[in-house]
Amino acid sequence: MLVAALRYEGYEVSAASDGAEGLKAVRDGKPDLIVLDVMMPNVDGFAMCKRLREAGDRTPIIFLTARDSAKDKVEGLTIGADDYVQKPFALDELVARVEAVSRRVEREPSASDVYKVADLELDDVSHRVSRGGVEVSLSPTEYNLLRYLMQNVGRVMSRGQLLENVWGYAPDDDAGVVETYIGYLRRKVDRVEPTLIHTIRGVGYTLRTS
Amino acid sequence: MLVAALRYEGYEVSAASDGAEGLKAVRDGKPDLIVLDVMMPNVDGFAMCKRLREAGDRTPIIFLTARDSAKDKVEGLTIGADDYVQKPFALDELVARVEAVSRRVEREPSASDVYKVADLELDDVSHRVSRGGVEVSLSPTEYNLLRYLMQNVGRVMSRGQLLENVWGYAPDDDAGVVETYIGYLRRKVDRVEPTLIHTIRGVGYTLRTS
DNA sequence: GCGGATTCTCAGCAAATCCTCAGCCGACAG
DNA sequence: CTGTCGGCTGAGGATTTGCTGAGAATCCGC
Repeated sequence: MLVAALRYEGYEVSAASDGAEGLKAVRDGKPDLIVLDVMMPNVDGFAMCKRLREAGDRTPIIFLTARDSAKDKVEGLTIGADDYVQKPFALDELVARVEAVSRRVEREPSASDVYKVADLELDDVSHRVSRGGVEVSLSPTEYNLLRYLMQNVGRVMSRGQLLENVWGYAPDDDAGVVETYIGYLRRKVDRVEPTLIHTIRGVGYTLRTS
Repeated sequence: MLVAALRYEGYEVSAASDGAEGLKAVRDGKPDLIVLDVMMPNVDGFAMCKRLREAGDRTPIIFLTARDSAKDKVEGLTIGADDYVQKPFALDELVARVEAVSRRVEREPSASDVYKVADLELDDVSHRVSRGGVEVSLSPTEYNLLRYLMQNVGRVMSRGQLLENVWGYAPDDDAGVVETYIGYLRRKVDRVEPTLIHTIRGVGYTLRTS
């Protein structure tokens, strides 16, 4: 019903039936806005929101909640939601909030979507990457990996974290993909001194200057 | 029940059934917050809290206590707890306190776990070690050993404890590994005066200033 | 469909790391 | 002073870890 209503309003909509599927859909679809039911099988709405925010995703989120205690409201907003609608709700109300949030977000200068480390730059809006002013072309996975590393400058990320947050895999079903892609990135983006991608043997990888 | 309730709230939860197990779980799992029952077999809640704080661990702790005397309350808070909940308690109340504490902690700048002893520094997030400002490169085992010693500054650690906590071996199947690695550390990190790693003959090793 | 781009697996290689061991040295007791 | 014992160190072999290239499978735009 929601999908139909929002489509009717002119939005492009895709739906997922639980939290896990939702996370995948967000990673793949890069929506402009997420409407999230708190109660979902697998990964509930709050958890999903938290996971997204921790992974550096800033897509606006509107919660649908049956509960109405102030506590839930507060929690929802503190973990990074933008608005919430209590069930049962009128379709009109949801649509209004969706519009309000998109308008607010659109107006904000989408600054801070550009990451810089030394002479390496990644602009998430124009989806461009350059090293020392020279533009570099990356495949989708290469791009996501680099962005995740840049969002966590100076922090050592384990293969498990990378698999989980960049690939959406379980943290332990590796088979050397991470190594391969780190290799790709190094060749495309890290051929000049000082090198930025560092291997921490036995632990993982980190992106930093010195 | 607690585990289920907190999971439902979106938290990632793991449980331990006594103090000893709890200590191990904290070391392995690096939780964002600990809920600690005062009355536990093996190592009670106060003791566990004390041990963690002495080891330099600053993870927020909420106590569950059946006792309600002012003394206990005071003791709990003075040894480094962040909050406490008296039994019997409503699940909602615990959840609220957990949320309150995490929110408070989250707002603080993510004080990355840095251990310092004299001019020796170890940053666990960036996985860097330096002595007198000069960065030093350590192998995984060297790093783990040094971190363990730094978490227990001033305390003498036996070979058995080191084997157990750094290597995960049985405390008695030594063959001189510890000596070898202490040697490595001394060469890499302790070449300058004043020396920090001291041998206590017949007992073990300790890391301290004097 | 077709063809190039992309993703992922895998095996060989090189290097770092781990651990054992034997010889040496110094502390300590008698 | 001397013997014994605990601890230190260097050498080296075994093992682990990470890097790379090649290639199969898959995706995607045309």
